[in-house]
Amino acid sequence: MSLHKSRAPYADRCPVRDVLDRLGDRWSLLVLFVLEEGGTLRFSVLKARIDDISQRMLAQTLRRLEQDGLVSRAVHATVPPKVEYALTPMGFSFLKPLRSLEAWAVEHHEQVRQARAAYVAPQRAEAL
Amino acid sequence: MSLHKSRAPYADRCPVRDVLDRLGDRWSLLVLFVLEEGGTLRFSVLKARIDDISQRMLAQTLRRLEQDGLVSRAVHATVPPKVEYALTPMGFSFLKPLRSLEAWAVEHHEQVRQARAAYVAPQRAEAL
DNA sequence: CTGAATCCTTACTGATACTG
DNA sequence: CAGTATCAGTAAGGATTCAG
Repeated sequence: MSLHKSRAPYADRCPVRDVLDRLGDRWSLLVLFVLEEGGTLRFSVLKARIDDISQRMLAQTLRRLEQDGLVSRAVHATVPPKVEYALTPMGFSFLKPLRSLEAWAVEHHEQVRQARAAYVAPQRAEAL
Repeated sequence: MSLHKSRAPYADRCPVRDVLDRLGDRWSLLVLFVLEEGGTLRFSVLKARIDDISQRMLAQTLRRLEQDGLVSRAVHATVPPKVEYALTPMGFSFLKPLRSLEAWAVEHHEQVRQARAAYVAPQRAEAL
């Protein structure tokens, strides 16, 4: 997920990669979830709901989501300024596959946790 | 997703986060895809197929996938050593939601690309 | 062949301070 | 309120070298 800027040739032009390069970072999914739950939200509200995100990361994340067309940004020329964020139709449509992923995660979470707990570092190849 | 080690309180105990923290990195999905396509593969074959992955990252990725129970590792005590990797049943099951994500990505890839191309940096709040 | 260990470079992230 | 700019710490990724 997080993923880094440089992409590998193998991964190039892979839509899944392209998506995860953007949405697989630390905050994007969180923002999408919060926006789905909250509807249209102001910057400060988003900041308060996620609470441990920095101003910088929230702004950066929103910019990217907006740039990709998943989130809309509406500026109201008032004093004080008021900027509202919401999911676009494409943003909503993305939640569907995300739910599929979530379902798998919930379903297999315990199994994964157990696998991790039971895991022992492998022996060298010749030790067996 | 590359996602980073430290997780935020908000994200804690979120299965989706937990999954993406592991699988959202730069190589995990690639390895899963290659293993799905190739069946049981040796380390060197995986290395050759992905070709631009470093030895270090491949080993690390395989370790984590094995640890999470998505990939199995079979060591053959031969000379030279031979280690074979394959998807576990859970590994296969994960491909299903992954397909869902892939379908979305393929379907909306062009739309996202256009959104990016059309994007112009927003004005300051008061400029509007 | 299949890794592990080390070093080094790069990129992400958060804190802080500042602007419209 | 809603950001941007700068700075510094940390973590990820690659190259190289060595080992079982």
